[in-house]
Amino acid sequence: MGRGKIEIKRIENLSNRQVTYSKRRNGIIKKAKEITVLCDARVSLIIFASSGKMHEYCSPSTSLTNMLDEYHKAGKPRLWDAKHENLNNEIERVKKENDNMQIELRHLRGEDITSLNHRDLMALEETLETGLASVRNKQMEVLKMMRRNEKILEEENRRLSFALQQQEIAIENSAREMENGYQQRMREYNAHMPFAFRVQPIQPNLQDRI
Amino acid sequence: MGRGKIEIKRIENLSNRQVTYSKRRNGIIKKAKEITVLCDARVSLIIFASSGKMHEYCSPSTSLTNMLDEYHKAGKPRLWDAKHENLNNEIERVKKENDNMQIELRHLRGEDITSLNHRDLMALEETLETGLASVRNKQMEVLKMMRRNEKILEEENRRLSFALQQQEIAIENSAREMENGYQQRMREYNAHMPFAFRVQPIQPNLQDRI
DNA sequence: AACTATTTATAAAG
DNA sequence: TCTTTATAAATAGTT
Repeated sequence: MGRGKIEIKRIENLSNRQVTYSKRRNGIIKKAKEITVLCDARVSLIIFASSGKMHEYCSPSTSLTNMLDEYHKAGKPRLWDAKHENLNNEIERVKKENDNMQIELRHLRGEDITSLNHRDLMALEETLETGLASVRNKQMEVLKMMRRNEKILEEENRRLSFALQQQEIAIENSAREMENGYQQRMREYNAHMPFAFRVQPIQPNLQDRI
Repeated sequence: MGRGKIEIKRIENLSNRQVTYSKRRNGIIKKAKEITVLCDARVSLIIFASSGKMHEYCSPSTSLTNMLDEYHKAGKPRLWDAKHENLNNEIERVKKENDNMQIELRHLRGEDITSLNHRDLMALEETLETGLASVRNKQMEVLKMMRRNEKILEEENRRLSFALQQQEIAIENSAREMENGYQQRMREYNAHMPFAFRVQPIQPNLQDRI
């Protein structure tokens, strides 16, 4: 359908090929539109030029996603299941790992051990003993740390008490040199303020997590 | 392109519509093949008749999956990512569960407990003690069962030994009544056969898993 | 499904 | 790339 008949084989001349591509692509898309309207059909058409540029047509009554869903319903090889398969496998794998760990956890908690044989029980016992020993070890460490912290606190307390005492003495001394009215108010103020609130030391040496 | 021009609108007559559909569908597929060859293009064409019947064409150098991958690469809205998203979320969820269990397991084994505080360690210790107690309990049960099995075995052994003795006596008695030649051979046979192979008792009462 | 008059698509040229 | 135009191809209506 042109000035001359052409063989259906790759057009070697690049520019001819591009021109023909453009014309025929439009032709096909037009046909797709027509069959959509004339025959109530749904068409999905995706065309890639050798350059990689894409053109598509999809009947207005539907969408590509839709078409592909129906494609699957038509029993065709599941297109993206290969990808899904990987994800599903991954899920399976991880779930299995999960189950195994779940079982191990339950065993370590002393649950579901009815089905275990002597050897398994021995191993389990050893694991538990090791774990317990390790935890108790750590407990000891923590206790030591607590005691150390306690000591630091006591020391700090002593230091603060002493400083406070010194300060009070200093205040009283200088107060004696000031007029009575102000001193009286100052004394009253201190008398009503609980001891703990007068100084708030910060103790950066204390280790937390206790 | 026919005996008369037609308007591009739905063909109301069913059979005309079906015929036209069939003709034009073939036409489009032919065109798709031609542009594939002539212009080195890749075409994916999916057509659904209003009846639901599907026809497809895909350039031989590629596949629908492939085309759709490229469709995505062309920056088009991701078609099945919604589906993938779910699976990915599932994987994330299960992996997280996994990690938590992993941590718990390691703690129970006494590993990675440096970061635990006193309260955590106490709880861990209790869990381990409970588990250990349960496992040791089970061990006791198993030992009891082993002892029971041992007893059954010993008894069975005694019984078998006795039966064997009786049998041998019986054989010797009857042997005396038979001619010398055969008896001689019989005695030699038994003399060369190890004791254990002569009788093979079955002990269905024994409990396994030991 | 085959035929064929006619329309439509398009190859080559401008 | 667009238009033109001669011709090939597609197909609507018919048998």
